[in-house]
Amino acid sequence: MEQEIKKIVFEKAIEIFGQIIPEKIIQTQKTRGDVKGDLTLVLFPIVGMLKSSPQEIGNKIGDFLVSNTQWIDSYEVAGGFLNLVASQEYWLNRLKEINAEAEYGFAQPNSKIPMMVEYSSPNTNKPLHLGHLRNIFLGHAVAEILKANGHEVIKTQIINDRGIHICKSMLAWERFSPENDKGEKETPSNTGLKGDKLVGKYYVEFDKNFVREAKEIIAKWEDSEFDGFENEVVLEYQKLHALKEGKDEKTIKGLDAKILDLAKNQTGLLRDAKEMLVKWEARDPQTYLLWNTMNGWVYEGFESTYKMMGVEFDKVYYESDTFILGKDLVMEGLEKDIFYQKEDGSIWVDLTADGLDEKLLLRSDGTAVYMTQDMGTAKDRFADFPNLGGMIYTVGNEQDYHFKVLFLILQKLGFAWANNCHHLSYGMVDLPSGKMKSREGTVVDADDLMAEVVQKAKEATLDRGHIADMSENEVDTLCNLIGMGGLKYYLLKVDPKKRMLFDPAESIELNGNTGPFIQYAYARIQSLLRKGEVSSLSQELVFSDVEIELLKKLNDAPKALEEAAQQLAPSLIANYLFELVKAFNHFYQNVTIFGEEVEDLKNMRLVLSDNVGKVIKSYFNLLGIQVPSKM
RNA sequence: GGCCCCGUGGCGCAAUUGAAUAGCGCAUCAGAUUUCGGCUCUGAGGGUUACAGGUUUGAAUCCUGUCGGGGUCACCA
Repeated sequence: MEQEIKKIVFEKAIEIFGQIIPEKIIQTQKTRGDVKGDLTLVLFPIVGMLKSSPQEIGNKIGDFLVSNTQWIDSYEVAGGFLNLVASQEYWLNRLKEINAEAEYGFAQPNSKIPMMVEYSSPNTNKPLHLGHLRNIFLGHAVAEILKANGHEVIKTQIINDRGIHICKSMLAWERFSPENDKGEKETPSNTGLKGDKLVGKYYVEFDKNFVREAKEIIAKWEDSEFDGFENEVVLEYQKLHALKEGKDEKTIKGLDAKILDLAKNQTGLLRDAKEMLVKWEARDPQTYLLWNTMNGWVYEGFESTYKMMGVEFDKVYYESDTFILGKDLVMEGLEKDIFYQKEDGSIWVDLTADGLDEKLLLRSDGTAVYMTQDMGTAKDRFADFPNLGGMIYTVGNEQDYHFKVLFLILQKLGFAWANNCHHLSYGMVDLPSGKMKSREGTVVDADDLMAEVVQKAKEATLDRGHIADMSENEVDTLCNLIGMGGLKYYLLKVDPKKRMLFDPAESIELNGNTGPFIQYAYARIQSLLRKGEVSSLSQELVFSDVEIELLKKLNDAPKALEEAAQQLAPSLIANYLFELVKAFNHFYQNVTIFGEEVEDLKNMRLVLSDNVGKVIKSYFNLLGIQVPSKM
């Protein structure tokens, strides 16, 4: 209705005002809840232009609409606002249209440009945690929302399967894994550990030994034993140490951290890890075998985690493939003088003219860094899918700067598609106790958390009815659906851009603005539909206020989806559904359906309920959430 | 310190991107079921939108400054 009204006012401006007005000053908004009306025109811009009073302008528009369209019954001018009241015919017509659509709210499939959405993109050196859950649910939902909005969508991830961090796990496993009586080191099969968990364990193991070795070095330095260290390092240490003199606690802490970093760089462990990386890039067979084996374990572990999450990918990229392309790009840029080389052989890009810094693109030992491979990956993707109209990177906001730099570099290299790259930057997930910190062991493991919410859902469901005639299997499926639905909804209902708080107790709540609350409404509707048949709508119906309120919410569905797609914000879908369900519950509480004697009214209420149910189901699916027919 | 992001009832979040009296959930208090699923619904209390200026017919939203929180400034990813 909004679009039609705008169009009429614009096109008939001469008839209404006696002159043409610009389209953009015709502004509409939702009518306030406590005011009578279904659509509101904001009159201030028009008033300003025509130098007339709001009352006069409002009356002109209102009179015209009432007498020239069949959808507007009456109007009222309040201040600078024109509140329009839609007619019963309008609402009946809308309900019929909505009811007739196969996938109400969705756009024509593949009617818009193809988009690639990247999410998850884990490192293969540790298991997934709560932060990944937000990332993955978010990216997956955005992909589904874009698809529903008419885009062809390719879901992808980049597997961060190479780099110094991977070598750390490999080295630690090789060096520190105990052997069993058969002389085997630890593997998923001989320990029963999930592959990603096992590898993660050795990453931690590396860090422990790494820090220990560094501290031993510092102890030596404190005793003035500097044999075997480079002069530069010794001087740097002495400088930092001297600075500590007489400083406050905070400054000393900072200096100690710097000293620790300095010492870390002197450890044999790091040197060996670096050597391993060089060997890996040179495709040393033994290193490659170890790498393949350990990555294989991790992939198996991830596979089961993804399955539990209910997400999938259309195309997977590996950095072990794309970093070569990245290196080529770096060389290309060097030849074109877009990049430059320092004396030690390292290659950099100077972005100071763009208000950014200098950025390393290739180490002096010739190995690739994060930026190198991201350049290669981007090029690879647009080569694979030349029609891509957009590339969305779902990555946390701690990498805002990284993506700014990446996109700028790609532009400088002359790729036209660089402008279609977009960083979907989301906020960190905090716990009530503060930040998640691996060193303090406060990281919430993804597998553990999912198992926990399902368990809680089970406890809550078991002592309620409606599952008596279900098999054990069905009950498990149901609890899975409720627990995961609650968790996904909890993580998705907040604006992605914002940092959010994860409260474990609240995430498994069933009341209020939660996934299960919405699932419950769906189950109720299914129960209604089992009791009564839906037939076609009568031509003569009069809606009551609660029915119109519900119909209005139902009417908002396409707009909610469109905005969610445009803003890449699944939270808008979540919030919309919550509003829809509140309106439904209000309706449900205020009218009787099977107690209604007028057959046409009873049928209309069933049709209304049916359509609410359809939207809940299809929109919840966009968020990756299933709905139960009983719960 | 430079750059970037964020401050909304006790807590967690909204606000159509500049519009009416800033909404909702939790929590608190008071109610509702001879009725289709009470994981529901109705009502009440609770706010100077961190603070101070400015722009505008109109500011939580835009600009400037202050305070507070976070991120980032690696030959880590």
